[in-house]
Amino acid sequence: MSDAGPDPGEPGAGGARDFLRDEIRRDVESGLDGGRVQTRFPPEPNGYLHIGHAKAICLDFGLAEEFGGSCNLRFDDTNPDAEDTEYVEAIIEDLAWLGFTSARPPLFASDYFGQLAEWAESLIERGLAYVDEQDGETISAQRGGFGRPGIESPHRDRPVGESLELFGRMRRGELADGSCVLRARIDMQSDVMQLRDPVMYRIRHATHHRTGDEWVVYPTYDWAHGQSDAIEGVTHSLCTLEFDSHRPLYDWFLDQLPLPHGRPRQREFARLELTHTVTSKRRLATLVADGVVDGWDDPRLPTLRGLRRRGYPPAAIREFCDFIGVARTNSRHEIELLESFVRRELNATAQRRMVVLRPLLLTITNWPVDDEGSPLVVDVEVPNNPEDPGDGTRSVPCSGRLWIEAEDFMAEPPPRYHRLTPGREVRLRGAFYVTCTGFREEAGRVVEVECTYDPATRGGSAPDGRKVKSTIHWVSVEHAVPVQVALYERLFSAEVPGEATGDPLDDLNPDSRELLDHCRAEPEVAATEPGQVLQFERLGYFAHDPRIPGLFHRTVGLRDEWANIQKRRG
RNA sequence: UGGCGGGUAGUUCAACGGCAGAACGCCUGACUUUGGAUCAGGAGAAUGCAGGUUCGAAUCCUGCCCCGCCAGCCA
Repeated sequence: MSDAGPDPGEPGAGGARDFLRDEIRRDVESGLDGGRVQTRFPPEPNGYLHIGHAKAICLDFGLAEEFGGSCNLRFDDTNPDAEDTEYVEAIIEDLAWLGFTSARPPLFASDYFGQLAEWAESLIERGLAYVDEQDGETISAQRGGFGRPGIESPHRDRPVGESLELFGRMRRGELADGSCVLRARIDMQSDVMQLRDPVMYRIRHATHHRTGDEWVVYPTYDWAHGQSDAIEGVTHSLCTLEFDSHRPLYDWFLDQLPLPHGRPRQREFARLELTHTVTSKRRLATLVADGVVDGWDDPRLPTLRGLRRRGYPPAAIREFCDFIGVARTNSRHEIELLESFVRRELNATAQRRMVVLRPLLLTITNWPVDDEGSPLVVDVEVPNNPEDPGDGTRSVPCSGRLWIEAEDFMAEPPPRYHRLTPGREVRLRGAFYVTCTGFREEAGRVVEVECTYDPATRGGSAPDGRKVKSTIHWVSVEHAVPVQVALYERLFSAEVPGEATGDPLDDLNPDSRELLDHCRAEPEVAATEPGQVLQFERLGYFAHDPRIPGLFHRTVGLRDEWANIQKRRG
């Protein structure tokens, strides 16, 4: 251990410490790669980015930046079947939204197809690769099993010239899909399955999203990834734990080739899992395809697009990723932790507004009228964000007929209920004290609450110093603007979806979305920008839909002590 | 079944042979014009199990147990 450690406070030096940073620091100090740090984020353009990718992105870009290096965005586009430019664009867009742009323009593994093919021929010439004409099933069966060695292909020892000739025909499109593959010639006895003569090239007569019909053979992940890293001068190639068993192969290929820069090193870390959600492209695709959710940007999805529409600030996601750190332990973080970062960020930045979700009429019986008998309108001034006085104030109209939240009144309140109830005085946020004098019911439901107000309490405090136990939000009936609000609960009710039955769909929460169509908002809400996130006082944070005016998605609720009390009571 | 990786408060991490800590969650209280925010305090762990080395072990060694990954022409 070096006692001449770097200064704490230096980027990438002190502070966060984990196995990756420890190793990179050692590499830099020992002068490996001339002290250079270069990473890459390598998505396959066959789907949308999700919260799991966010962790990888924060790591790939974050570590490079901490150590004065850079991170490439490289699309791992070696499989023409599933990939599309649509995803390329979406990924670039989502990455930028998260707050990251690569120093270089986006790179593509498909840019290296020529070099890869050249290197493959070199391996054939040296007897390190051969063309196998058996079908996939046979090759798979010959691979053997755990604790059982594989069987060598009858083509394994064919002359170099024959493989060269066959590979040429593969490349020229003379051979049919699946008729043969190029395999690395390594060791069919190896305990590492990936070393049992892995496939390097397969034939696909398919149109690639970038190279079109130029190629008919496509490299596999294993043959493309490390070599792409080497071509780009990547020093640290970070990936998730399931690639751990590929590392010997990653290294084997690199050992056989003349590397233009230094030698990249693959290191693995645990992928991010969250409770009550799924983070696998396949699972997410199923939810979209089956219509369980409305699309890839459904606010209930952990896709970056979904989270964006839901109102998650990118800064909160980044801070969450930094906070959870990195380890090699398979782990599932509580979704509540992510939400706490969202609240923290939004509490500091979101402007407050008053919105009533389930309106109940409150009539102030002693409210003054003008000469023509119409109720007076009083404009009260309230801060936009009490956490940030610099954010100014706004004016909210108040009159004698108001909407209040239905649950803020109870005719027969349970213990510890502090809100409106017959005989009790509460504060209307920013306006006046009101005292409940009665209520009216229709068909057993409370339809109107009657109150008197104290004109001396304007602004919300009493000159005589008397206190109230609670403050409720309100909206003037005459000035209210209608809005629609979508309330969200967990998409999956189980902490680990599918744990019990193996199918996450069995744990779907049928009530994951509740649409409220009769919400009433203070006038200022009409001026909300698309995508803007507000705090609806006492309720939570709500994001204005980017496309549908007047639709708000609940990003996350406020901490709710009262709900907690009720829950404890059962 | 062979190989590899991993097991520390409820959860996620830290502690790198020297007093097991933090955050989130939970509980108490203070404060408060959001039952929010903020502040203070508290409960909560024989570090998977069993041995061993050592003055001293979460940390080193041995054996066992449990979890994850690997037998695609996916990545």
